[in-house]
Amino acid sequence: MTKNAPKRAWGTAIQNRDEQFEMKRQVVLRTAARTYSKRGFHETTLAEIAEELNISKPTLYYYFRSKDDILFECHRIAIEAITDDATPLPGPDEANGRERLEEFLKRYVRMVVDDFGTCLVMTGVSALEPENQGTVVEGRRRINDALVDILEDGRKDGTLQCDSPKVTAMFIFGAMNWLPQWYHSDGSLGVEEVTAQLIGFVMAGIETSGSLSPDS
Amino acid sequence: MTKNAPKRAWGTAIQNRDEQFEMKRQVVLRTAARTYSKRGFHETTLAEIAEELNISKPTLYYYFRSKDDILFECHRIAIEAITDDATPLPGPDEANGRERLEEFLKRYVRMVVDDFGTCLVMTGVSALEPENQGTVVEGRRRINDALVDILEDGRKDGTLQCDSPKVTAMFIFGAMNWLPQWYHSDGSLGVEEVTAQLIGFVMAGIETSGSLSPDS
DNA sequence: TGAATATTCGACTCATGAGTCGAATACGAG
DNA sequence: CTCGTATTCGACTCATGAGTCGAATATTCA
Repeated sequence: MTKNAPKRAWGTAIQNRDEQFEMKRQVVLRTAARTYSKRGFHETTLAEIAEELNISKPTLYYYFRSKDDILFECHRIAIEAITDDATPLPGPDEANGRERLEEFLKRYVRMVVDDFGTCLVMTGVSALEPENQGTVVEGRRRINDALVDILEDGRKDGTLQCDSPKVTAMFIFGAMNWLPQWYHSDGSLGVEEVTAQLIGFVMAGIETSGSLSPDS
Repeated sequence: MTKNAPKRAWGTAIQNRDEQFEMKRQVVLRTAARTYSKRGFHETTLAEIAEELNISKPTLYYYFRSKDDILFECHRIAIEAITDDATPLPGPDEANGRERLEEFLKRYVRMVVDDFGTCLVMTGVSALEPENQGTVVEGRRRINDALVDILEDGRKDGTLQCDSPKVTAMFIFGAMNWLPQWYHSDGSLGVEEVTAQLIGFVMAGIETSGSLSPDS
């Protein structure tokens, strides 16, 4: 129908122009994400990023439109990582609330511990230009809604217990979004362990009574 | 010993110069804290803050040394609010771990919901100049240690249960520090309610088994 | 090989916003 | 009232860092 397969010499090991272009873009993004996270968006200059890569500042502009554009891409990648993963989250008919919650947490932690996810939660949304801000906020909202849905479903099917899914979701996101502030993958604690502990913490808090009656 | 009491006309209702000076400083700080939190530190210009107060930019410099200085003061106030409160946190001999944890959470939430506390947790530490950064980080560390201590003591006296106080503390701080991101005191949910829910959530997660064994 | 195109960079421009200066004005004490 | 000091601000300076331009240089393909 369309073009026939590339069929190139040297197999796939040696990249062609387009692939190199894409690779370089990715490298810039990762470097930027890491630096933005570590030093803060505004504290990072494009000159620094360029220097770290041993290229010049104008070269960055060959691959991206602007500094904000780079940040936006980082956020977009992070959001996409959960929003439309190759393997979508199990639906209400495939697993119960508890199981779905656990799966969600696993994914979210994995995302948040990655360079782009870390960038997403560490550089606030306020650095982005207004138009992109909307997109990111929208993405975050979708993720938020997904968790709330899970909590509500879990309450219905009796596998989870919390009196306010919205508030509970916020607590959970808080705990998870704080992860990059203290967790460093090179430390003694592995991602698996942290995830397990977080899940344990959340599950324990959510399987028994989820609230105290306010005493005033 | 020293000077005799002021004994001024009009009582305390009308302020003298020094008091006015101090008041104006406070007003600037609050306004700045709110704006820094809402729009981000770097997105906020001193001109804006001045305009909001119907004063001029140079006037701000009559009260503060620099933009960072203002931010630093906000952080300092927030940290002081818990660190050395008039009524110090109960010690291990006055209350058990569980009770102390509850008290700690109440205070922390109260702090974090206030303008300065919100500013502390929303504007990262990276905006501050390096020297002040140290002070703030140190303050945060003290607060962190306080919670870890409580968790450890609670484990010893059997009123709390978590297998890693450090990690657990991080989860808790995460949940609390996220509060300003979604909680608005003018909404339908009161501070008391949120605090109660948070306490309930944390307590539930911490009184029963605090972890799952990692399955891989 | 050489023309066309993709990639890179040195050397700029330029807007922004923090911070300063010196002059004006308000205020309190004698 | 008048002097000295506290307070305020209009009109600057100035460093910084994002973003641009046009000229090299590299690469591909015929």
